[in-house]
Order: sequence, then C-alpha cells, then structure tokens
Amino acid sequence: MNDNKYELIYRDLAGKIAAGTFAVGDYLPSENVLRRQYDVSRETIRKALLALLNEGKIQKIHGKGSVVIGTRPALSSPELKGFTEIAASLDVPTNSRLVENDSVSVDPDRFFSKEGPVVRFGTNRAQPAILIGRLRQIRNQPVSLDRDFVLTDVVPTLPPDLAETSLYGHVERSVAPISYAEREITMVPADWDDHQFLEVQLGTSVVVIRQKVYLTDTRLAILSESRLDPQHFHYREFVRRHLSP
Amino acid sequence: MNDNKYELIYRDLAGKIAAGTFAVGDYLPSENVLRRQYDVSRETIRKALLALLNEGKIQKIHGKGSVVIGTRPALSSPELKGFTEIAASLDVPTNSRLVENDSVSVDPDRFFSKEGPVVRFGTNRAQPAILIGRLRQIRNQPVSLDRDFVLTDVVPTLPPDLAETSLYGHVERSVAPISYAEREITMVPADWDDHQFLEVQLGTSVVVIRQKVYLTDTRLAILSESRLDPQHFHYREFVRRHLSP
DNA sequence: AAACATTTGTACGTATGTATG
DNA sequence: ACATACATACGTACAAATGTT
Repeated sequence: MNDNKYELIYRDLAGKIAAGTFAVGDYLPSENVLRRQYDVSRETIRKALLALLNEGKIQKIHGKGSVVIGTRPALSSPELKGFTEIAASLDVPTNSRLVENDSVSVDPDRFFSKEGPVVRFGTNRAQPAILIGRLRQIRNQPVSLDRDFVLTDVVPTLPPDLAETSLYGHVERSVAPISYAEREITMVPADWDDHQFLEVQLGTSVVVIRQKVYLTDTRLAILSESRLDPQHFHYREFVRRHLSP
Repeated sequence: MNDNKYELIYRDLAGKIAAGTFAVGDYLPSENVLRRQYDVSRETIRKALLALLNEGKIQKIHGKGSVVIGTRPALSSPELKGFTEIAASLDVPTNSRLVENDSVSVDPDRFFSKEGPVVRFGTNRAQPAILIGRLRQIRNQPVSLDRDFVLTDVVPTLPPDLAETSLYGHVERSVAPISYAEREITMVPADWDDHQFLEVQLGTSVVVIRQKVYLTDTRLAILSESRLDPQHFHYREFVRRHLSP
C-alpha cells in the first residue's frame, strides 16, 4: 500500500461507494468541500476523483458535480490479477492442481494469434521459460486450464508450492512490481487437454485468454494462457469514449 | 476536436509514436525538455503523458523517463466506437444491411447475462426503444450481426439512412456526447438468425458482445448487442495493474 | 433576460521528495 | 556527491457549464 494522499482519499471514497454511503445516483461532495474535509489541495482531490472516474465508479459533470454511476465489484475480469489473488477474495472453495511443469522455449512475438501454446523447438527469438500448467477449480468444478510461461532470464526463481502460491506475488517480491499487460481473447477448437481437464467436448470451442505480463521497467516476465469452458465465460469491463479530463 | 493544450500535445506525441518518429524502446524527451519545446507548464505535459500511459503507448519510469512500449494501432476492439466509425478508418470495403427495424420494449436491468435479446413483453422497468438490426460485412463476408436498442425517451429521432449512418454520430449530434459504456462478452449457442446471417452451424457457439452506452449526463441511450462468428473473433486490450501516477 | 453563486476544467508556478545513473 | 528525471502536493487564476435569483 502507498501512503500518497490522493490514493488514501481514493480508497476512502471507493470504500464509501462500495459500502453504499454514496449510492448510485448520489452526488459526491463538491471538490471544494472534499478539499476542506480532507485538508488537502484541490489538485489532490481531483487526482482521487480521476481514479474513480477511470474505474467507472463516478461520472464528472461540468458545472454540476460527480455522480456515482457504479459500485463495480472488486473482481471484474479485466483487472490484472492472478487466479490465486482472485480466489483469495472469493467466499467459495477453490483449488489448483499442478498438471504440467516443464522447461521450454517460447517466442513472445509468436504468442498471440497463432495456433497452439507455441512451445518446444524455439524460433530465432525464443527464450528459456518454465511452463507451469494448472487446473483451476471452484467448488471442485473445473473452470480454467492455466499455463504460465515464466521467462527464466527475468524471473530466475519459482515459488516453493507451485500449485497454490500466487505467481504474481512471487514475481513482485523477488523481482520487481508487475505493471501492465497486453491481453488477447480468442476462441479455438477444444484440444485433448481441454477435453480431459475442462470436460468440454472435442471439437467445440473454448475461450483462450492470453496475456503478456510486463514489469515496471518494461521487461516481459510472464506469458500466460487461460483456457475456459465457454459456458462459464463472462467478461465485463468499463470503457470510456474520450480522454479523461 | 478540442483545443486543449494537453490534448493537442497528446495527439502530437501519439502521432509521432504511430509514425515511428519515436519507436518502441525509445525514450521520449524529458518532461522539462517537452515543457520548453511546447512552451507550456510541466503539468500540461504530464497530462498528455498520462493519456499516453493509460492507452499503453508509453511506460513512465521514475528517475529515468518515458519509454515507448507500443504503437497500439488506432482501432483496437475495446474502444467505444460504432462499426461505422471503425469501418471509416479501414481500407477494405464494408457494408451494412438493415435486417430488422421494430418498436420494442427493453428492460436495461435484464440486458446482461440473460437469455435472448430480452425484448417484447416488457417487465416493470421496461422502456420503449427502436430496434435496429444490421448485418455487417467486410469484403462481402458477414462478420457480425448487430442489434441496437435505441431508447426512445433519450434519443427521440433516428438518422435518415439507418443502414449506413453512424448511430453514435447521430446521437452525439442530436442529443449529447456519448461518454462511457459497460461491456459484457459471453458465448451462447447460435440461434436461427446467427445461422442464417453469420453462416455458422446451428448449435455451435457465437460470441455475444453486449453494451450499455451512456451519455455524459449519465443517461442510458443505447443497448447494443453484437454477435460474431467465433472464428473471426479476436479481442485485444491493454490493462494496468495499479493506479496510474 | 440578466446577474450571480457554485462547480468543474484548464493552465501556470513553485517547492519538495524520490529514483536513477 | 551530484545532476537529471519523474512524483507528489500546494496555491492561484481564469474559463466554462449549471442552476438560481
């Protein structure tokens, strides 16, 4: 956690929105009132409001104020979180089973939009990686088959308990903070592994979410692929049309 | 277009990144250099850089500078744009065919995560709307079946040429600027219309993208549903793990 | 219709803190 | 130890949208 003033104010306001202290449709106190309440400058208030705006929690209306437009439950799919982090915030029993663990070669440039996980027999720009395959279950029902390709050059160590430990947490503790990711969602025909682990029929489609995960210093750290049964797939996000003010 | 300084600077820099003047891996000039180059205050430069940061075009590294990390071609799926707007920026022949045009009733609260387009026989909070169904084609190949439910209470008029006119453009000219949307992506079994228009097999899955589109004053204006052949579906986005600085 | 107070948006200036090399 | 670069924070001024008097 950070001790920035604007981040503290952001969290306070976000908490009050989530708790219903400010309900959908309500106006937040004006920036000047908030400025006095928190005893900070107006710019600091505006930074906190900007964060709420970008997350779709409020809408700012010129000359009127800031309206609450959404409570946005903490775990929406688009956030950059690992399964273990999401599972920790759930109230249902979850578990992960290690189903693959190999030394492989991956070419990040060929990771998106190509057939297969693009391993073995590296190409020119191939890099060494550890492949960790895990079957994720919620209430003992299989929900996703996750494969993480951890780039050895950037992340030299791995957590002790491969199945249950948060991979993102490990990377952030041992290397550097994770900062951003490129994400791709496609549909592909189910293969034998999908059939076996996700219990989907061969030939039908499965959802594939691939991510390239980068650190704050722009180094690529993890390539990940998550395969899901389309029946359980639903993805939500909030998008804005123009630049935020 | 706006004449804000920070937005002009943002567009200038984004253009130079797209053109390769600043290539991936390059550092932008420092904030102080940019401040002198554009003859503005540092805060104005920082606002422009923040917009680039949020779009995944640069990464800011404390103490070092701003690195270009992506060119992010103009039309990535996640942006809040209509088909007509996207088509206008493409170099391939596109067209739209009007296949439905009815007066209906919709309940926005039941729009997400339910079966069917949820029309006819309104519920309690049902609202009157005009349903516009359009088959989108690129190079004469069907790519998506779009249904827009234009809420009559908010958008009383419709554009003259329903098939080819930009619906978003019409709303922004005649009512108010479109500001944000909630988006949901799911998979459902293909129905008869999907089979007919998208030429997918009955029983296989199609991708459904539903959106609730809101104006700057938070009024809900359009519910839209886009159905796509999974084979042609690919969705890309950029996500950040933490709050932007 | 016009004047006014309130509220958000943009822009500039300054100071200090922190990370990098 | 030092210069450079980004991050945070405060203060001020004026513009623009809104709603009321």
